Amino acid sequence: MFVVSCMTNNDVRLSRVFHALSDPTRRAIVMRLSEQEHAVSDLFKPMPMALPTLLKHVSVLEESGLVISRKVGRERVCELRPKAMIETDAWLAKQRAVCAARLDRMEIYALELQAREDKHAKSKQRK
Amino acid sequence: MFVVSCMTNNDVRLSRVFHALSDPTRRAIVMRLSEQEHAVSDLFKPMPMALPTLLKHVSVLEESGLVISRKVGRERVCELRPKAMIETDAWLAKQRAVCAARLDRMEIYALELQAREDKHAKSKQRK
DNA sequence: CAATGAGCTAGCCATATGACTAACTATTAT
DNA sequence: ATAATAGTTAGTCATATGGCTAGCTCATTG
Repeated sequence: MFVVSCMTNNDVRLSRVFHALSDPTRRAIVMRLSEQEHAVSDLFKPMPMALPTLLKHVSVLEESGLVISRKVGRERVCELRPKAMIETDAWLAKQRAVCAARLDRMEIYALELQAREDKHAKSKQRK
Repeated sequence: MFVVSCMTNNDVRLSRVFHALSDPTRRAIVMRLSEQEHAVSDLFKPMPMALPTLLKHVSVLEESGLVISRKVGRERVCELRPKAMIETDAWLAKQRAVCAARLDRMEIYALELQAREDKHAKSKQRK
């Protein structure tokens, strides 16, 4: 993932979140955490990879802001931060809104064209 | 981005879309295309990079399904495919929904605890 | 206190990614 | 026909990413 000096903070956050979600292992972690919080060892159990690999995935998720964790005794408990997902969703929603508005306008334009054609057809009929 | 044999098609699509959106240049392209379709040279104009670099970004967007393009004369016109964004949004929305349901249950649980404490307090008062 | 469990760190490796230049093809304008 | 425009392909490069092993620390259990 890319972080360049000219990027706004928001841009960097979005890049991090989308990058975090681009990996199936990390999405699986997010899915489990959306149900309930889990210790690292708990997340690790079903995963077909070495612990340090999973730990890196968890830290990518933390850096993205999607997950926060706290130390409880010798365990590290991970928890989802829904706010980060909501913010990301907002970006997608906005693009869709702009797009939808344009498509609506196109539909309206198409209807106008249609109406004009109908008018012509009627005037021909009248002849 | 990762594609492994055991991944479902849906998983692969999600990975591709999230990966595509993890780059600020590609998000900028998506934002422009959400307003209206554009030729490659048009997308290229404001970008501080070489043409082949931009072309690669466009092809990543195409492979993700977010964008489709067609050749018109010597130009290539790119257009957004909102369906892909909607499907991606659905994944995010689902995780949020599961999460929100759980948080609601927690809130209800907290309220129940509160209610029980209040009851105790009242019984103490009565004594 | 020794042994086990849970996690962290460092360092290695193969592959993927984003960016570039140079050279090429196909349309369109003069 | 020639020049200019719009894209395309091939090849190089530095860095990032996802994966691993080995060895470490720190809390808990026997």
